[in-house]
Amino acid sequence: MMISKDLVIKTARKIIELFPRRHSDTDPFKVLISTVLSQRTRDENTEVSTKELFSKFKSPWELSKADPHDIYHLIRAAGMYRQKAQRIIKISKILVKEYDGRVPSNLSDLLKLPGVGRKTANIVLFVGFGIPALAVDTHVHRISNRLGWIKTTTPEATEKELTKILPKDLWGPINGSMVEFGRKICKPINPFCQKCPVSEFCEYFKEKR
DNA sequence: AAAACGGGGGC
DNA sequence: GCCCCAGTTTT
Repeated sequence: MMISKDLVIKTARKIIELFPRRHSDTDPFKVLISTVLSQRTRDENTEVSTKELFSKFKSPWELSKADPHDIYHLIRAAGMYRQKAQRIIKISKILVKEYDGRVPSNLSDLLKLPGVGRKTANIVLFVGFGIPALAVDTHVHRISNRLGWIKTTTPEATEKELTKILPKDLWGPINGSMVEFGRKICKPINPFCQKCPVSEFCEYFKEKR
């Protein structure tokens, strides 16, 4: 028995309202690079890294000419720093060469960039360009199923289902809010259901009782 | 489908 | 010490 679409939307809006995610910088280039650095990494770990990185390399032109060894120490805290260094330099080179130094604002061009997959591309589209885009990560996938919005086994299926259920104006905000909600309350293991503001609308909570 | 990439924080 | 993190690429 699936939860009604209206209730899903209502709950989604509540999560977005209670767990907002602020974006300090919405410059597409910075969003792109910092999101690549944030992959499989808590964003606290990359905040300092990106700040120092952008103070030294302010544009794709500058970053494209960087030596990987010169940025290892700047982004080390992000983890996978050798791979990520190589990727952001390569990305910068492509931006300079193919896109006149600008970040493309469409999905297919973004996906051509090394280290940019569906999730990263959609984050860039929404945060950098304000375009409605649903980036399904582990939080969105886990929480949507836990709440009983959908029954899916893969993030791809989750993305497909959620685009059908959620109105476009929620596609962008839901991602960041799910991350905050997932970290503070709806954790992968031992979620704080007793503190959860939407537990009354949650299948997982209902079944637990 | 599974492995590899990786340091940092929470418990 | 073990698990997880605004995943993607390679095998």
